[in-house]
Amino acid sequence: MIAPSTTREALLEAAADHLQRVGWASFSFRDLATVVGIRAPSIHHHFPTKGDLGVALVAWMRQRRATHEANLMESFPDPRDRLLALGDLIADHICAQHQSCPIYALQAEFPVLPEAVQQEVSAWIEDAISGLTRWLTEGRARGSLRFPGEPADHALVVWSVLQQGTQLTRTRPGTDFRVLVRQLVAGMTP
Amino acid sequence: MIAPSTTREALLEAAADHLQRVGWASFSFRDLATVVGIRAPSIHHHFPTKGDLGVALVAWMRQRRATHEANLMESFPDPRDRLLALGDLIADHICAQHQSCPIYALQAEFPVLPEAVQQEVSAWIEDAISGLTRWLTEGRARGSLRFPGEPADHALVVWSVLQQGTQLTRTRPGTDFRVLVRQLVAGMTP
DNA sequence: CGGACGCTACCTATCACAAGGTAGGCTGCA
DNA sequence: TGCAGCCTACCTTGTGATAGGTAGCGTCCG
Repeated sequence: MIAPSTTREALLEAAADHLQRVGWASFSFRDLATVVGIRAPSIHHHFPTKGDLGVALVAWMRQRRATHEANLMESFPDPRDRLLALGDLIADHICAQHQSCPIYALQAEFPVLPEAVQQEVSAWIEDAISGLTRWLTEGRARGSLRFPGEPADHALVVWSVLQQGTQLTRTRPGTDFRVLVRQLVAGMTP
Repeated sequence: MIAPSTTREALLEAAADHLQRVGWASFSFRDLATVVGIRAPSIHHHFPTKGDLGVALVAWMRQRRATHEANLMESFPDPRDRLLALGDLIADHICAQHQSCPIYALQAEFPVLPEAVQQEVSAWIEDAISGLTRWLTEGRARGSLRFPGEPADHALVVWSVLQQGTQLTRTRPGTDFRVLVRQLVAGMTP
């Protein structure tokens, strides 16, 4: 929050990376320590418990997600273009390395997460879905997006595809995330 | 495959249950043993390694999925009704207990799974997606389903919503899986 | 000036525990 | 007799976490 320690950020980066690859339960402080270049117990200096690290990690990712959302809204006035651009962003950052959204892993292992981490994950999801809801509302008003029912309900559909789609690129070789997003958007084009 | 030992099936049931709740890495032979009522090392008699158990588990789930698909095709001649019925089936069997699809967890932890389990998981996914592709093809021919592009591409969209939707019911309290499926189908109604 | 003080960042050593897996023995049914 | 099914006892490895200590940096008072 205050002091942006380099080691601290390196630990968060490493944790995010491991989370995407092997999930929450399968990475240890030793794994992170090896990557960062310090000894495992030293991590406790930055994050007293693994739960504390988890909370900091998701809070950090919430911040980054908000930044990405703001950037996309500035660069793409039309919500339809914006959705496609988000698809490209995810394809480049996640699918290119055959990883998945870190939040995906945290959802799969939800009950084993410390309660504070669970709350932060739920908050991330709420952020993302309410962001998409605004995009859909705007797109319908502009006439560039068409879908039945309420924007809030359809946002769940859109979000589900984006979330599960990242996973498909690694469990189903040959799947193209961009094609998936375009198929989704095609179904919402007037 | 051959001898349907009661204990063996009880172990598979317990494994599926734990998988849905805590994921692959976070359940142990001891956990299963406690549920089934035998000692942990005795499990090795039925499944030499955890990987063997994983393979048997996913193979078993592939079989069950195929049975469910066959039942739905018999009971619901129209693919649109069939999709809604599948949604109800999932809502009753999974979301009601705030669990998620066992396959969801296996995807999230894909790289830590034994290779044989990975292959079986990929096969499960392929089964499901090709099944949905057939439904969509049939629905379009019958005129009860409308969607852009190829059935095989849109099947990925449908499958993603079903997969991620089960997760939403436990990470986002208040989410109704049936509403999500209806929103999805509404977008594919002529 | 200078040294006592306290801070951050890291170390080594060690803990208690749980993981998957193995060895070998008992029991009861075909 | 033979073997499937289960047991107890044990092994190795790896886990999150704690205790206690050290090096280096800045600060502030006498």
